[in-house]
Amino acid sequence: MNYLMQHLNQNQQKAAEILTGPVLVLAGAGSGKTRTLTYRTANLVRQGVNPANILTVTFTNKAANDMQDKMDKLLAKEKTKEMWIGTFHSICLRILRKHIHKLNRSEGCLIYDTQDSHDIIEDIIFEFKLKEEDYDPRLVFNIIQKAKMELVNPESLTAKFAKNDQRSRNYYQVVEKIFREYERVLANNNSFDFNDLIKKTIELFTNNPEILKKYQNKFKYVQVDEYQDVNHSQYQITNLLAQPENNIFVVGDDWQGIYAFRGADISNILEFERDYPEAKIIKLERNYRSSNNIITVSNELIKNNKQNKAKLAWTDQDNGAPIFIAEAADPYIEANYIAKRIINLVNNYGYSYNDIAVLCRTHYQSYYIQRLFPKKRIPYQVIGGVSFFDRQEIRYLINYLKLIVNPEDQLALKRLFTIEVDGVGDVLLSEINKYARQNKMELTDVFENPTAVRGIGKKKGANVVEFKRRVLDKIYELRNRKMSIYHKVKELYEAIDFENNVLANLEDPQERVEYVNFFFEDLENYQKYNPTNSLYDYLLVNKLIGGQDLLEKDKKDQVKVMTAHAAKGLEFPVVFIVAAEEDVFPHQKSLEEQLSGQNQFAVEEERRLFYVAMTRAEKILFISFAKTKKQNFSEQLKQVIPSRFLYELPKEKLDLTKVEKLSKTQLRIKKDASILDEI
DNA sequence: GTTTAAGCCTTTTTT
DNA sequence: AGGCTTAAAC
Repeated sequence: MNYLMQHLNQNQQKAAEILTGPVLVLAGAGSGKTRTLTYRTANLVRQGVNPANILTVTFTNKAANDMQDKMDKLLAKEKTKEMWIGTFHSICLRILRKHIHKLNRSEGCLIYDTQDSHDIIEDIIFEFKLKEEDYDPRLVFNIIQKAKMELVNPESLTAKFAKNDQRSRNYYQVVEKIFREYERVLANNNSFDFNDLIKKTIELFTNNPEILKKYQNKFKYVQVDEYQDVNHSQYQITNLLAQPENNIFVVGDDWQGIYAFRGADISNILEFERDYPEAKIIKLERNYRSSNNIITVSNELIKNNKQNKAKLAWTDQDNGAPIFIAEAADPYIEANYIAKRIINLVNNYGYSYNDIAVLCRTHYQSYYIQRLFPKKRIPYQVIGGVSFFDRQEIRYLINYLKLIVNPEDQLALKRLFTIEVDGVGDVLLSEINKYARQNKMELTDVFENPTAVRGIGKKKGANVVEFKRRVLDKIYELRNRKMSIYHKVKELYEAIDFENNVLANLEDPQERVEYVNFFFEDLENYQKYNPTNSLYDYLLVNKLIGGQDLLEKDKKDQVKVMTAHAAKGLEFPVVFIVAAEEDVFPHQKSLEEQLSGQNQFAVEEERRLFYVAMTRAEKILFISFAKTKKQNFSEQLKQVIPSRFLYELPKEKLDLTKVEKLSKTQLRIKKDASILDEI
């Protein structure tokens, strides 16, 4: 037998040994999905497939890196580096960069994130003199993003999305205009948004069959992990690339589909056989991760969903500890209870902080934890939330860098302008733009003589000229200088005196200086490990970095605090799920969506999310909720209803306790079978 | 009277 | 940290 296969169980082997044709591996949490995918890839190479012919799509960059590392151990490194492993976004970006001139873009083309896109849409609505009450930028943004994910162009937006009444048609016709303008602005600013990375790659392929053919020829073997969370455009690109031989190997778990809000469609996995009637289906049902109790209980929960493919999940592990469910009198007591349990696990049961994760439905729910843990001297790291690169001062600084790389980026220019020039906001900026357009001038020329613009007097005018000299001229100068990334950014930073001109005006400047120093450290590191890469490469890469990637960077002994979404694909010996309450988990929005008929499966998705959270645990699972919370706008307390999901768990596997405050430092934790009695 | 800056309240999930 | 209201500035 092939020695690689000794590391797999019977069904995993079966999957890993099918080298050609369409294959669906339907696999439960902790059943060795990624392991099977990795060994299958190694097997392909051992059977003589050229690694350069293999494309593997993972859900996060972290998963891609993990897999690359594993490959390097299984195979010789010179073989593995020819393989393409990455997220849909990073892989499409890699393709787009090679053909950028075919896409109405040029070198220096950067990626706009959600906030950038949102700002542009707001500007358009303002320029079109539409009322924000009638055209909520958030809603318009969602429609446009949804259209892009479903590969709908502006011209067919109304036909595809509008209902049959006149009001709806009128609304969508306006959105269509905004969409068109949005696309024009993106092209004009030489930028793509997130969804463009996928959509434009598909356009590249459909408009240039010879290019598509080249990639189909290259990627003779296409593999996709976490297939349940693939959206329509990603599904399309997978199918396109797999043709004509359809060596397509997808791995996923319909029970864990949690990204419908991002366009993911679990029917892709449920109906794989419809797309590929000759597909082989293999189920991995044996769980290696969790104790028997955790599996039994989470199975009972997920059974309540109708949208399920038949699948089992079993293990030969011991029952282990029961699932601990705790009712706390309020959120502070809940946090105290968690802290107490953590300290006990670390001091008396041999766990380290690193083994423990606290999972919540929304970032906001970690607020109480973040206030308490420092006091209890529990080291912790928040994953996701406001990530490092999203911090205000870092975003500000990156705007300067974007403008060095991409002179077309009017959004970056606009932001610099409002950051740096005192007394100028949206209205004056719009005047400046209008003036430039009417006189067919470049913005930078208007900045030379700004008092010609209506609304800009002597004082503001002087500010504008000073800004042009000090900042813009420096940026233009640096654009053409050949020097290391680190030195380029450092020179800019000092020349414009970022510290005194920008940081000093923000809250907590001292803290922000520290973060900027981290940024320089990161930059220096990047340069060290990627000596040939440019500032452009750096800006692109840090756009696609997600929450989990920061786990890689420091493997300190800290409790990890994150949302259930961010925990996808991870595992921890001990897991705490907090705020298991109606309106939080399941989230209020999902209940509304379900009630209004907008999305009849909204609560099912919340249940899958709860399932994902539970199945991250290997040995011990704690779930808690607070009995009372502060009512909005007042000090009044409101009664909280425990999550419906708790009532769906088999009682005999649960350990129910009630937590109350005895004194300032003392908690009373008492068994109480009645906490889930009333609904 | 128009624009900007400052202050208070609530927070879905993300590449 | 963003969104909305109100105070200050031009």
